[in-house]
Amino acid sequence: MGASAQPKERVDQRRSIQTKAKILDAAEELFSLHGFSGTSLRDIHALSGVRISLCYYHFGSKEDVLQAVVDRRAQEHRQALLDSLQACLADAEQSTVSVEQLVAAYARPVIEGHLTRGEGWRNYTRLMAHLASESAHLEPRVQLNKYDPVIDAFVEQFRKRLPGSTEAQIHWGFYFLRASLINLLLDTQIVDHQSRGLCDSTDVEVVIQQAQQFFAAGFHHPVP
Amino acid sequence: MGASAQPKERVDQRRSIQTKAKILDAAEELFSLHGFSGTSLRDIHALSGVRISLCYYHFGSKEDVLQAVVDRRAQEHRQALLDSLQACLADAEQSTVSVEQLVAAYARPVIEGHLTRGEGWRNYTRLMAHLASESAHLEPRVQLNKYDPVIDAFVEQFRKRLPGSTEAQIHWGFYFLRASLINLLLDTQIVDHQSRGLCDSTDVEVVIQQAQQFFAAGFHHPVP
DNA sequence: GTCTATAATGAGATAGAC
DNA sequence: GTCTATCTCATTATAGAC
Repeated sequence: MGASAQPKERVDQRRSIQTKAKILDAAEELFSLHGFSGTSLRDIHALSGVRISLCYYHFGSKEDVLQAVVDRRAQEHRQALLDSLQACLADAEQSTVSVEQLVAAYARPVIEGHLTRGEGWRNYTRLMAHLASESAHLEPRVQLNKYDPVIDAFVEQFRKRLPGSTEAQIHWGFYFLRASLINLLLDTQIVDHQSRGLCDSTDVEVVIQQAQQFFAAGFHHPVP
Repeated sequence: MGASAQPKERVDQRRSIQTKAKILDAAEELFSLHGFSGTSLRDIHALSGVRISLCYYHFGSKEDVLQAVVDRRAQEHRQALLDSLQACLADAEQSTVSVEQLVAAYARPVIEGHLTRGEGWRNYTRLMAHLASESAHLEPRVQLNKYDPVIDAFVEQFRKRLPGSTEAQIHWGFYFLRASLINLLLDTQIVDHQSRGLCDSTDVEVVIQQAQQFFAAGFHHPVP
């Protein structure tokens, strides 16, 4: 089992990794565009060039391919969200962090992950948004990764800074924020169409700034 | 062709209508739950009891069934939204209608159509929400009904009452409202889960009230 | 209008040679 | 690890009897 004793094995291993990546890349794109039911292994083969039988060899089933697609980036994505929250809290003394900053701390990694980290991440985040409405029929067979701890961490910080709001108001507000960002990730360009092109849902800074202004104001509603 | 000359025809006609309705009811439910690709004509047969061949006889194809499902309620739904806007504007002198009232005028028919008009309407509105992310791959083959005039009418009224906001801010704000309501129609119960049951996304008045407070405050953001 | 039967194709999944 | 070949079943869709 020396390093140079089995060069063939290492070549095969490397090839295996490449093959898996090709499958996952194609599956990620197709699942995110057409959903799980709307994508066949034949489609994945057509886009990736990898034989269908290799999907079964490397993953086991179509559902296992989806699971692998999710698993590939889930942990890193969750960590990016938590890091953003930590960075926000560390920026100033914790007590001076505003609701505005919290909204941006949540929206920025979501939007930037979708628009500025390359095609793979764009497809992954679009898939996550798609699964938010399709997952009910895939679970519990497919174990979708849980973002619950991330959500809880953000809700906790909002609660700290909104002592005048009820628990329900905070949850509804953060839900409206989540729902709006999920919709943005679907790339349906509803706002672009609604505004006849005036609004550009692919302009990162504009999206974040509009969300920050609007949702921060929404959270502050009980004031008047 | 007298009224009593062909009783057989009228019986057949009535039966035809019933059969069509059975197909549309089942298709409406299944498409809204599992999407277009996720639903087969066999599924529709299993739920409705109507033979698959009759789907082809009455509609032509699976896509034509979807089209018929949409067409059955679209006009009435759009009119309900416009009526709600008119009723809101007529309530007081037009100039005194507040942004709060406008938000409710939009949210109420959407939420009530989903939660209080029976199973058929609940399935229809869920389907509309689902198609908002799936329609890109069905159009232009399936002509999804346009809600654009309804949207335009609401945007116009928001614009009148928010002279301090930019055109972009108004569009983004109304988009956030639309996206949040679309998400609610999907029945994923994200907010219920996020709040560990504290929030109930099936409580009509609570949903409308929370949306009204939050989004009205969001629209008023440029004040401070 | 409704039924049975079936065509024609696409789907997920597996076996075995290389 | 990869390939070819194939199995089995579900799918959309049609033809023709009643």
